[in-house]
Amino acid sequence: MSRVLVAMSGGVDSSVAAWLLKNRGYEVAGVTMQIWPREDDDAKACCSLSAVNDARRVAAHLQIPHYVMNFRDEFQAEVIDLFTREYLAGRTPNPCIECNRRLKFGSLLDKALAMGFDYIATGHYVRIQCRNGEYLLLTGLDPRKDQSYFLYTMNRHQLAHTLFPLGEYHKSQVRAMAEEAGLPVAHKAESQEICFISEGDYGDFVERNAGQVPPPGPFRSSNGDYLGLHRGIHRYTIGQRRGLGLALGKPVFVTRIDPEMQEVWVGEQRELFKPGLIAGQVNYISGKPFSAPRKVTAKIRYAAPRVSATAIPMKNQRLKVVFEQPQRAITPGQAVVLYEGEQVLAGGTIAEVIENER
RNA sequence: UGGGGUGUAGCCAAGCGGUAAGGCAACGGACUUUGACUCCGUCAUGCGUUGGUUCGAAUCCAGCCACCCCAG
Repeated sequence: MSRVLVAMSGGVDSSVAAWLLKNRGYEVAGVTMQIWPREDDDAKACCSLSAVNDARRVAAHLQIPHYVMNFRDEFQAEVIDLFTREYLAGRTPNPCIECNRRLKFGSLLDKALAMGFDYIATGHYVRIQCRNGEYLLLTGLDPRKDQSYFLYTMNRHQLAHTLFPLGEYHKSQVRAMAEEAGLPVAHKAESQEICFISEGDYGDFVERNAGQVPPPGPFRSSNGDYLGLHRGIHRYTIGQRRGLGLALGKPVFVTRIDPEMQEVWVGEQRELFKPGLIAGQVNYISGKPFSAPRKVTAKIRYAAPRVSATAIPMKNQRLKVVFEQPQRAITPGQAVVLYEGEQVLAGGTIAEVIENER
């Protein structure tokens, strides 16, 4: 009988994942990763004390062992510090992707294997398929919940030792199963927003974690005019409208962040549409880089539809992606994930925005 | 202190005697396992100020105040 360690956040999804695996005959244990040092987290934070307690209650209900593992130092070093550095550098990081890459499918998987487990499992809405000895990462069947975007960093080794039991279900079905299983968390709300920031805004968080307050600097219009003072480049992201405090009669959006000059450029909506991007740190699920340009569909943010594009391999793990239609607010630091049909092919971090078609 | 002009919410602005449009910003919420976007909602018992005319005034009249422009 295969042994599975399920990462349990105390939420509905991972709880149902554990329940499903137990019903399928796996020998299941649950683990809750402690990642955030504060003891007074409110219930909203995904790894707060109450999350640990919820997970423990679910494990007890399912009659499976439950462990709590301390990942605080690692989370700080691999996720939070990176998050902070990126913002200070004028980019917009995606901490969930790093957490998956470094912690869940990094350290946690290593520990699980060392403890004699065959697999780890999570409540992500994605599927893994094994065809001809090759592991494929597929989108979740529920198009509204598909979370493959967050998992493009996975490699064959990780895929071979991971189970995603929710990938074939829709959220409504998962809710129903939670009900059926009598899980104590069946009616818990969806988790949302950055899990380690439970109060205040993320700009304050960056300042606190960095131990410094980045200086204000100029807002500039498309033709370079000074429009006012911003509150530090870490508080802005490409495409942002709210929070600028600029009353220009027309809504304006952040079009560019210049870390050298500490400038934030703003312009009209239409100025946000760009033809392509260059991604770095590209990971190919198959392990084999593209050898030639390839037609794909691509996602430049989690909550966006996949759009047609051509991916052109470059040197140094880089990839150029040119979209069929210009895309709005392509943002350095965010991820671009490439698909073919329901299959995740690759993904990388957006390093540069291509300004003009050639 | 001669002439002219303007004063409506944080910004812009409609209104021209009948009981304060709209945009931007801000704030709140929805959406969302990242940041954004988007959507919904809220936002002047009050129209520089003091009087007057009128059934009724941001709208008409007068004084005062402030700012702007042209002449000095």
